[in-house]
Amino acid sequence: MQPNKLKTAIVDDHPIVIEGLKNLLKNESNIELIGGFQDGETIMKYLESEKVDLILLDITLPDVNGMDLCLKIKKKYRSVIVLILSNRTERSIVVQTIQNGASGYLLKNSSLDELRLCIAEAVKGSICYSKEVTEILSRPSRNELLAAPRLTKREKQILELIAQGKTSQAIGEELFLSPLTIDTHRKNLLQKFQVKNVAELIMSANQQHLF
Amino acid sequence: MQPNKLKTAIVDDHPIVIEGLKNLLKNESNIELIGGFQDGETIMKYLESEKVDLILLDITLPDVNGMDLCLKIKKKYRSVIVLILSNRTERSIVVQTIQNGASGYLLKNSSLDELRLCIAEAVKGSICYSKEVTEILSRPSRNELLAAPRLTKREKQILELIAQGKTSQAIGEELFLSPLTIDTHRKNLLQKFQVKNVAELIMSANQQHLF
DNA sequence: CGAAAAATACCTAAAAACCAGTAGAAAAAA
DNA sequence: TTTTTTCTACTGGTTTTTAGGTATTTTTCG
Repeated sequence: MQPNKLKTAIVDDHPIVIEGLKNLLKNESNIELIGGFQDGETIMKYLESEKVDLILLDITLPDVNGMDLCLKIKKKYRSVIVLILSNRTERSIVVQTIQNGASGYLLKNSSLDELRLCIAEAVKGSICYSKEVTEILSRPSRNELLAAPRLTKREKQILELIAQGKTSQAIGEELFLSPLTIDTHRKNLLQKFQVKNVAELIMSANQQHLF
Repeated sequence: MQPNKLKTAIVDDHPIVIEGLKNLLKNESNIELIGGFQDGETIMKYLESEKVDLILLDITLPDVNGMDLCLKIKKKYRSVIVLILSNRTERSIVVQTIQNGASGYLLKNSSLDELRLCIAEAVKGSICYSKEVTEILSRPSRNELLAAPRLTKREKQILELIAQGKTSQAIGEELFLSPLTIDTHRKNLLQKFQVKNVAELIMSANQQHLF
C-alpha cells in the first residue's frame, strides 16, 4: 500500500535484542530495516543526516532514558513514528512516553503479531498498546494514581540535590542562591508531589522513576 | 572436539531475545539449540524428560527468579551447565547466582565472542564473566559499597512508616510507643545506613531494594 | 542460665524543614 | 508584545528532625 517501505531503526542497548528484532522483521513487506543503534547519541546523530520513518525504541538505554529521548526525537523530527518496545511495566513510564509523543508501547514479550499490528496502527496515526500494556493502563496501582508532576529544570535539579541529603543551606551555596529560594522550591516540590515531607517526596520520586 | 553437540536451552521471557540468541548461535558448530523457554516451569518440566547440557538463563522471569531457578536446576540436575544471561547489574545478584551454581554471568549486551568464550570456559568447568561483570565484581558501585545494613524488625517497620511521610509523633501513636523511642530508631537507622537525613535514607533504602 | 542484641525511653540543644503568605525579575510561550 | 510561567527572595512563626548522649527493660540465642 505504501509507495516506499518504512525506513525502520531499532534503538536498544542489547545487541541480542537488535538481532532478534531484525530477524523477526526482515520478512515484513512494508519494512526496511536501516539499522540498530545502541544508544541515544548514535541515533540522534544518524537522524541528522538520514531519513527515518519508524523507530523502535527501548526505555533503558546507556546514555539517556528512552522517555526523554522520545521527546527529543519528536520535538526535532515531528514526523518520525516512535514505538516503545521495552520491558518496563510501570504505568508512569507508559503514560510519560505517550505524553512525549510515542505512538505506542509494547512489552518485549509481545508477539510478532502484536508488533505488526501496532506498527500498522501507528502508521495510521493512532496509538497502540500491546495487550499487557493495556492492562497496566487500565488498573493503575495505588502508588501511581497521581500523575507524575511536571517539574521545571530548577526543580529537577534541586530535587536531585535534596535526594543527595543536602540541606537548603548547602544547596544554596552550591547553586549560588539564597537558602530561602531553595526553601521555596522545596515547598513547591512538596506541593507538586502532594506530599508532606522529604521522606514521602523521595519515595514518590523514586516510584515515578525520577532517579 | 565433542562427540556430541551441546544440547542448549534458552530461558528468557522475551521471545525477541530468544530469537536473537537463536540467530546468534545457530552457526556455532558445537551447539545444538533445542529450544526457547519463557518461564521456569516449562524448562523444569522439559528437564524431567529430556537431556540438556547447557542452559542460558535470564534472571528476570515471570514465574520464578532466575537465581532461585538456577539453584533448583543445579540441585536436581548436577551436570547441567547454567550460564546466566541477564541485564541485571547488581553485584549481589551476580554473587548469588554463582553461589547457586551458575558457571558464569554475562550481560545481555555482551558480544557473541564473549558468549562463545564463556560457553567454552563453562564446559571446561571454570566460571566466566563478561567484561562488564568482572568490573562490577571488582569495584562495587557507590550504592552497593555499603552492604545493605541488616535491620531489626522494628527498624524495618519504622523505616516503612517514615517512608510514608509520617512524623515520629504519628508513628509513636500508631505503634503505641513514645515518640522519643521512634526518634531513637530514627537515629539508629541513619547510623546504620550511614546517612545524614531522611532524604538520603529513603534514597539509600530504595537503592538497596528495600521497598 | 548468662550475655548479647533489641527495644524502650529520656535529656538538651541546635539545625533543618515546613507552613502560609507576598512579590519582583527574568524567561518562555502565546 | 502581552501573558504566563519560572525563578528568585523575603517575613515570621511552628514543627520536626538531628546530634550528642544515657539508661532500663525485654528478647533472643549460645
